[in-house]
Amino acid sequence: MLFALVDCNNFYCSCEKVFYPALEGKPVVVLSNNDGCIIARSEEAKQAGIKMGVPVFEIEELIDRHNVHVFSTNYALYGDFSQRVMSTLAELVPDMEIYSIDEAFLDVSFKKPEELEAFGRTIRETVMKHTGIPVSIGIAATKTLAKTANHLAKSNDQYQGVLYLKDDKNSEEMLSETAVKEVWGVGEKYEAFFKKAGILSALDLKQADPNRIREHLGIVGQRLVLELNGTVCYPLNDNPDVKKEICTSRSFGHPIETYEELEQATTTYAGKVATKLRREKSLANSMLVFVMTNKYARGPQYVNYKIVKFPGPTNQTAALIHYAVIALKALYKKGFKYKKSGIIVSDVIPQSGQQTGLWDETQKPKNTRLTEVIDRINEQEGIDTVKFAIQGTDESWKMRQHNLSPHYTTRWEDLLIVDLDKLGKK
DNA sequence: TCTGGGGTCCTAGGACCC
DNA sequence: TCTGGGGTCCTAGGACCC
Repeated sequence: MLFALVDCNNFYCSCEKVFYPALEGKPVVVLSNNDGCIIARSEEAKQAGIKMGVPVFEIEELIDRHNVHVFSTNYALYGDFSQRVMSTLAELVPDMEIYSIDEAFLDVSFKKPEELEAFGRTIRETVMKHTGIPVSIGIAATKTLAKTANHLAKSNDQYQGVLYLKDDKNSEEMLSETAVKEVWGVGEKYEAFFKKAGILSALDLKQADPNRIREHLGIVGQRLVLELNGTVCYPLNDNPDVKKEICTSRSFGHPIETYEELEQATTTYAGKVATKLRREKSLANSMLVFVMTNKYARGPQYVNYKIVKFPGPTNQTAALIHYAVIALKALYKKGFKYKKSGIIVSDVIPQSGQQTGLWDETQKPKNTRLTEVIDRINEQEGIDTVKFAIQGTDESWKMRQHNLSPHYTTRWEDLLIVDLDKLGKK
C-alpha cells in the first residue's frame, strides 16, 4: 500500500488570492469567525512573524507595519474551492479519502515506484491548472509517514512540493530532520511526555519500544510507533461514515444580556443543525445546549449546559427549536453577559431504514413535506429566506465580518466581470 | 472594544447483569 | 485476616486533528 497525502498550501489564503492576483507576493491573513484570531497565513505573513491562532488585536502593529491584507473568513468560498480540488484529485486516482477541507489521502499503489515522483508533479500541476490552488504532496507506506513527508515537502524548497519516501533508509533520513512534535498525532501532552523520555526527533520515536510507549500512552501511542515503522494502522477510508455528532456554535458580535436575544441566536443555531442533519440524511436522538460568558473578560462568569433526550429521532427544525427553548429556559440566568452559545446533537443515526412517524409527531410526512419545501426555497433564494419567527429578524448579535471577500463562485451578484476593452489595450 | 468552530477516537469508571 | 468473578453498556473527559 502506498499513500499520497495532498495538502493545499495556506488554503484559505490561497483561495482569496485566486480572484485577487494583486495579492501575489503580499502578506495575507484570514481571520476566524467574529474577526477574532488568525487562522490562515500566506508565506509572506508567516515571514512577517504573524503566528497561528493569535488574536488579531494583539498584532495590529505588525499588520500595519507589513501592510498585511486581512480577510474575514469566507466559508462559502473555501468550501467551493475544496470541492473543485477534490473532484480534480478524484479523476487522477482510483481511490481516495477526503480528510479535511484542504487535505486528501490518495491510493497511489497502482503506480510503479519509479513513476511516483513524476506522478506527484502531475497531480500538483493539474490541481493548479484546474483550480489555481498550490498543493504539496507526501508519498509513503503509511498515512503517518505520508504526513511527515508532506510536511517536509512543504517546508523545504529543495523538494519543490513533492517528496516520496522510497525506502527505510530514505525515510529514516527524513525522520531524523523532523521534530517529534511535527508527527501527526503528537500534541502538547504527548510531546511533553516524549521530551522527558528523551524522544526528540521523529526518528527517536520510530526507534522507541512500542510496548513501552503503549504502557504510557495506550494504543494510540503504540500506533504512532508502528505507523512510523511502515505498519499500516490507519487504512484508507474511502467511505466515511455519517457524522455521529453535529454542532453549531458561535460567539456573538456583542455580549447578550436579555433572554430574548439569547433565544434568537440559539434557535438560529438549532435551525442550522437541523439543516445539516437533513443534508446528511440523518436523525438525532439527543441535544446538548450550552451557554457561556466571556472567559477573558472581568465580571461574573457563567458556563452551563443541558442535555435533552428526544422522544424519537428527528431532524425537523421545529422540533429542534422546541427542545432548544426548553433547555435554554432552564439555563438562562439574569445578570450575565453571554458571549457564546451552541447546539450539539448526538446519537445520530442514518435516516434510511427508519420508519419515521412511528414514534414522533414531528417526523410525520405532513411535517417533513413542509420542511422539504422550506429547504428548497432557502436553497434557491438564499439561507434563511424562510425561517421561524422565534429566530428573530434583528440579528444584532451576529458575528462581525468587516473584511469579507465576495462570494465569487457561489453568488450571482458576486460574479467577477471582465472588461474586454481594458484587456484589449494590454 | 477585540481572544474560532467543528469534529474523531480512546479510556476509565460507574451501573447493571448473572 | 477475610470481602467472588466475569461480563456489557454507557458516559464524561482527555487528547488530538484541521
